[in-house]
Amino acid sequence: MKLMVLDGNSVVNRAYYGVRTMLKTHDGLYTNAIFGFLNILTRLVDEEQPEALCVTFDLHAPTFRHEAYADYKAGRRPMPEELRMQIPVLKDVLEQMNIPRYEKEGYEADDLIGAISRRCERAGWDCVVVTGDKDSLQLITDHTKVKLVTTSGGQSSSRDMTPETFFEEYGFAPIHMIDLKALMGDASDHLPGVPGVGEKTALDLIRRYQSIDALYEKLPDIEARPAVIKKLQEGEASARETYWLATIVTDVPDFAFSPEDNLRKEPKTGLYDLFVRLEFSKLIEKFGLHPENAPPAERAAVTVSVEQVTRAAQAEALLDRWRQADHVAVLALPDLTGAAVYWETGAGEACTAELYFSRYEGDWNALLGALFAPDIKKVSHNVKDLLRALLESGVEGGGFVFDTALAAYLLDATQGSYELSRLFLRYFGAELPRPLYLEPDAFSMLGDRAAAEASLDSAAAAVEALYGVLKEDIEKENMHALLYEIELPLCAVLAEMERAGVAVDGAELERFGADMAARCAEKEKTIYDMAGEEFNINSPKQLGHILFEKLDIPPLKKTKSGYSTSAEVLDQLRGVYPIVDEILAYRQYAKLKSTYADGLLKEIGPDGRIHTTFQMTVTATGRLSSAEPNLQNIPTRTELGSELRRMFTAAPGCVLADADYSQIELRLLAHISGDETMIADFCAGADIHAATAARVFGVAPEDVTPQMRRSAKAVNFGIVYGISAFSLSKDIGVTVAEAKEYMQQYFARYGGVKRYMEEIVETARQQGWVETAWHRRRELPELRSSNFNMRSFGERVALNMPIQGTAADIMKLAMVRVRDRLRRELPEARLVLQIHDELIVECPADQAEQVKTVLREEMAGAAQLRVPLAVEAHAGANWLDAK
DNA sequence: GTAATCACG
DNA sequence: ACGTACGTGATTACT
Repeated sequence: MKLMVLDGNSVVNRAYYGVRTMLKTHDGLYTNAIFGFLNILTRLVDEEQPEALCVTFDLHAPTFRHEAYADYKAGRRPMPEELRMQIPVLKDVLEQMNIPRYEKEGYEADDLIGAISRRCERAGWDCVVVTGDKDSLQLITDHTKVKLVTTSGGQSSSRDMTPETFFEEYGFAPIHMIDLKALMGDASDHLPGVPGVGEKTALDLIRRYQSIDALYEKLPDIEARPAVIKKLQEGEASARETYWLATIVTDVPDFAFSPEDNLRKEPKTGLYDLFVRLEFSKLIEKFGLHPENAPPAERAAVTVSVEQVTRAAQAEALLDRWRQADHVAVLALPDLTGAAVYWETGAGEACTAELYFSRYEGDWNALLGALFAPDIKKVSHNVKDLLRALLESGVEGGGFVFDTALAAYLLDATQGSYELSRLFLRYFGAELPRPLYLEPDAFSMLGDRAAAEASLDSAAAAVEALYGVLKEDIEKENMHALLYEIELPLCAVLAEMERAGVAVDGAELERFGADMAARCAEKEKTIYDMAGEEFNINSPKQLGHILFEKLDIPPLKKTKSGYSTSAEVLDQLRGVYPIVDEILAYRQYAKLKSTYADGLLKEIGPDGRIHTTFQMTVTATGRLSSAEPNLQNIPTRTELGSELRRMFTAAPGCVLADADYSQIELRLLAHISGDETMIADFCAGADIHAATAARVFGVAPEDVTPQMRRSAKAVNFGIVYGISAFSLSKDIGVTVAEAKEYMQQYFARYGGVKRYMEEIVETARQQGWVETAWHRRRELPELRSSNFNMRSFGERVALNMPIQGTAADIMKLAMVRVRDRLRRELPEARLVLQIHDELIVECPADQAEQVKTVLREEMAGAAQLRVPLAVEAHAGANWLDAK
């Protein structure tokens, strides 16, 4: 039998620092430590399969002022408020999970764990101690092991410490941990040890003499420096005192504990409600929890009648009512064979109409056409996807006045998921009456059709309920224009772009792939030859072994799991070790082949075109993302890679017109910061990087060397990302001191930029969020974190998001403008791609000039800034020629 | 499922 | 002293 005991305080601490994002519920309760704790708990329970389980906590007497000061002096940081507030909630969670909790006045978790482990052993049980605290290692025996939880890089992992692994690492038996501490002390516990003896000396002594008893017996005849011997002699009393203090008490009087009382039990029914409050929907799923056989929360007493629509005349009557309604809520199955319409018919009364192709006797497509015509005002969820599906059935939808997914995304872009059921849970603390199986994106039809149908009408009601809340929030947060003038109109634009797709020359792509395959094979041979054996070059593990062990190349950087073999590292070794050059070449060919040649070929449709999906609710800054396939990362930086762009073509008789904003982010930096120098540089139409170089290096514009310009460009980019001197130095290959110098010069020349950087961080700190020119918002709980790295990250985001996000706002608005104008003036032209600051239009060859003009004017005119918005436009038979 | 790598803006 | 730029997605290896 096996019992697992967690050191609650220690594990929750690791969890808190391990979950990198400051998870927060929508009403402000921090949950990252609880979430991390449960993740660690479930993972370790899976791993160990213990029959019994419990958790201990420290219970301190009220802290006196002088104690807090002592903590401070000892360098022990007080528990951050964001963590402290999670502890009582965590205890509630454990309560509801039926996991016993032990805490006892005057005893630390350590002591209780010591007592628990010994009682387990006495009862013939094995004990597994889970903690992040190395003090507990002294408890290790043949029947007690310690799982040491560590966090690094935002990831918690654990290491099993048994008598064997302990000896391997320390070179003595676990019980002598106490002796080690007796010598070296522990600053965070105010344990003095032997003054002047540190970790190194102590380790050495304990390895040789095992215990302080043995050590002092032999003193002064030991092998050590005279100074050390003297310190040991003088510090004996302190060592003995420390030994006593560092020993974990294993006999706690009045502590009733028997392992059988901790056998694992099913969670209590209240766990569901608690998880709902904590917005742990993933965990609800994982634990298979259900509401306490209670009916779904009744939000408002609404009587809903349901009407099956089967006849054309019936449909006509309903359509007429919907035309007169303020709005209706609509959801449709992804393949458009079914839809539900929910609308309010009076106070406390509503109706749901169920429309199914299979049960409808009239003309189904005509019904869709009428329902999705502009004269019926509709609220829906993921409007863009619905519009695309409609376009694929030949219906041009319109009249969408709200999108609940989009609105929720605008209100908090860092949530990650905007599934209807999640939103409902988040905003109403209740599950949808029946599970919505349209997950994860409500528009990819997953297997169970009947379930999808069953959930459709309640889902439509949920959309209406969410609309009520979200539309007010949108107004309150000044997001009216952003939603109604940018995001909603953009849905139609994107749906058309996805539907249109982009023409790709499959035969050329195939040839390209074959060429890459041949080059890979060639490099492969050379590499095996140079390495003296065959191995998988694609495996960083095997490659690291070959390079840094077999060939003895000095490793410059490590990752969590071994040597780093990234291009960044290999680049520094190229030229010196010929195999490195070969590997870099191999990597390039392999990437081009697998991701691009093979990857894109798979996506070419029967129409000879690739139809990407533009995702509107993914990025935290407001940009779009492109997936399946991603057409926003087609190579351009290398000559070989950019050949791929030649294969992106236009329909017969057509060309591609390409327009991009030049340096939009820097222009926005100038505008937003109001820095007069930078504004003047842009207004003068200067090459901004060269102008920056002249200012930073203090030379005349004509004396700027290409090297200086390159450095200045890196500084400019760095500023937008929230630079540090360290990263800048790495980026441009100068010393940190030089990089610091550049930055100081930069801030001296561009004082407005410096001021902006300081002000935006301060503003963000005060209000907890930042926003773009159109009030797109990003919450920044990281800024209140007590973790330095988290906080620094928050500061960089505070700088970057308003810039990157405003650029996204402007581009989206430009897209709506371009599409509207093309529709009016050049209806044969159509937008096909967006790559963040670049738009691509396909049009008849003889309209290229006019299209370029439209692109230039509508993009440049999308916003009035204190600097001009420069747009460069070109046209050509393919993407490469159009740039 | 996660990590490492690398493609883009 | 910390640990090192913002935002994405796809592929591959490996647990």
